[in-house]
Amino acid sequence: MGNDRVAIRLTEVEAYGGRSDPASHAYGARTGRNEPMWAPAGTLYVYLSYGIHWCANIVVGGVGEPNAVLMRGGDIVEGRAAVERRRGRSAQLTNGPGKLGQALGITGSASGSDLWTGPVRLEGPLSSVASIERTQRIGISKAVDWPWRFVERAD
DNA sequence: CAGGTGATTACG
DNA sequence: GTAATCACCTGC
Repeated sequence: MGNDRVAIRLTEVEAYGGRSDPASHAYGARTGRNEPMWAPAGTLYVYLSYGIHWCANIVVGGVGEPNAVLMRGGDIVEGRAAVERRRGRSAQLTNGPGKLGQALGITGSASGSDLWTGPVRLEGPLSSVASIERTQRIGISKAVDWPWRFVERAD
């Protein structure tokens, strides 16, 4: 019964939202699932992808603007054993939104929670902007050319 | 490369 | 009610 705490340093994210992002869950109707996207910045938005994967977003931006940042990948800083317990002993444990959600033990019940006080928390510090590479988003079928994916440069 | 998986959405 | 879509992962 060790410590269940898992800490991951984000190295890959994608932005979704804006008033007219066809790939965003906030594009079109405001529904039960995407409701947390309209919550204040610093809220967690979780959705089930392809019936299997829990993917987690950080709500950002101004009040009433449904913008979110999808957490796509990171490095395990703490709790590797706990992650392997959940994910198995794969070589690539946290390189993908579904894997990341599983590694962190996130499910839909955490959607809408506060990232400062809730079960999933965001902490600093941020990396230097100079080490961030910008590319197209992955795994979507609309607005595929929008360069809204941000990855830490390998080196 | 293909298939699994089920919530969610649009339509009527 | 039904059907289509999906911000993905794993194992051939």
